Amino acid sequence: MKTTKRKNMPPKERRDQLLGCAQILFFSKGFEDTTVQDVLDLAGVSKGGFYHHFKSKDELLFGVLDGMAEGVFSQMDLVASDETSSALKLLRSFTHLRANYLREHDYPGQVEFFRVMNQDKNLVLLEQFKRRVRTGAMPVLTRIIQKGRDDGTFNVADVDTAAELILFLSTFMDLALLRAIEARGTDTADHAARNLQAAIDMQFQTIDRILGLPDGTTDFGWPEAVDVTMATEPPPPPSIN
Amino acid sequence: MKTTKRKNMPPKERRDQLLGCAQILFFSKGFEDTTVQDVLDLAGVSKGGFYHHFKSKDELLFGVLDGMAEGVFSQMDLVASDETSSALKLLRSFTHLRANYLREHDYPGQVEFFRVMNQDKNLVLLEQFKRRVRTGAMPVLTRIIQKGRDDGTFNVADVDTAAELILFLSTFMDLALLRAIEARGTDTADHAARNLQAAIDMQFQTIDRILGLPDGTTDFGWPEAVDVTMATEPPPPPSIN
DNA sequence: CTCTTGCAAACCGACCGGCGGTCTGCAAAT
DNA sequence: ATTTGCAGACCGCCGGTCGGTTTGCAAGAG
Repeated sequence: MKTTKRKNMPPKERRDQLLGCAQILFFSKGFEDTTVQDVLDLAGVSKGGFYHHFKSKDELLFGVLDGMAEGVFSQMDLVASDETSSALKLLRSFTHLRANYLREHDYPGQVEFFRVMNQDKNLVLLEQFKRRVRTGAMPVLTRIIQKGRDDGTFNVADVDTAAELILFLSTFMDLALLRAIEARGTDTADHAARNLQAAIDMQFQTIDRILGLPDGTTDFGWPEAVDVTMATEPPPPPSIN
Repeated sequence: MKTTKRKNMPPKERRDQLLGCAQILFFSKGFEDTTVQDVLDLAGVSKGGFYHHFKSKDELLFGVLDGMAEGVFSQMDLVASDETSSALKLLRSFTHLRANYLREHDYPGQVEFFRVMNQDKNLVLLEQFKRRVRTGAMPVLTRIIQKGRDDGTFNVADVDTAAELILFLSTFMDLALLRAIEARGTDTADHAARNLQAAIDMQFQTIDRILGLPDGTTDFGWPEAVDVTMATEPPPPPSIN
């Protein structure tokens, strides 16, 4: 009889533990390449134990996604519930949300997270995450634009469409960001850095123009972003695992 | 001994046949849910036969993708090789490419194709396809914008970034298009149709503004697009397969 | 207060069907 | 005779199931 030792845990705790292990593995190996068994091994739990808490591997994915979205939305609620500020102030708070979050939460770690999430194998993960952020942010931004149009600050034909377009745009710089991150330490780093700055500038200039605002009204809210990004550590050379 | 009848074919023909069967299945069931065996059954060929022509299931996907991209790029080459027209004329040709293609190639069929491609299960397929189109279109659009900036027609800070942003934008209306397509025949159809028109208008207005052109310079090139779209046949009710 | 006793929740791990992919061998074509 | 196209048994692995076991805890007995 060689039954391994067993340690019961309250459901919430187990769930969180499994989600944590899954997140680590999903980020490093991608969702498709991560086996349920991988998660089990890392968490030290059995198949039966796992399927007692999760009804499928997909539920794991959604759980991880929810956890990621939580951090993003917690900041957004503050903007959403602000009833006093002007539309312009709210808009700037909104466009600064991401920069603030990045700056205050271990930026190098987030860069690496972003890099891994953008690998082909994590396409599903990334796209689902983007969708959640869009869905969650839509009502907040709509409200801001509506308010600005009502008081004449913004000049825009259709509030919902404008909000959707701006949210759509809000990931444009990510393309350049990804290239810049991957160019760190190579001889194309400077070029990529300039392109990143251009992409950031153009993204916010475009937001201004969509709303009929003078150029320079909105911005990323983090002037040193490019420099800080290029200064983060490139990942170690790929090992043969 | 019950060996089934065999019918040898030249490699090119078999490949195309398998690709055709794969496309049908990928579109209807999605890539992940389509088994290699499904393709074999539909084509009437064996595992060995299949793997004689394709080294993996992924190669099938890329093959299908290449076939799809071919049609798109054939049109683009005409614009790319036009040396005489003005930058503005070229830009309008470029923005009209998609509408022209849609109008001239069985639009209802393409609507259904678009609808299926946007289902969750086809996320990988869609994203890879978008990437290919972007990559192929980038040099063409860059050249147009460069020309327009050189002769003073366009007012833009960074040519590459502008081209990338416009290509990025060129799928914005797809969000509204998808919702409109899925609203056909329901009581929200009118609302969705208006939103689609708003999205189209805003997309091209934004392109104008990015390039410093007066509103209305670029357009989709197909005024009746929304009406025609809403008039296409909704899909039959889902069967239990 | 301690000690059974009962039981639901937590957990184990062998097992299953089906997947993508390999391999040996044969038949058709040249 | 040699090469090319193909058949189908086979393999390892994956996600998911299932019958049984262990654990924690609360209620009743002494």
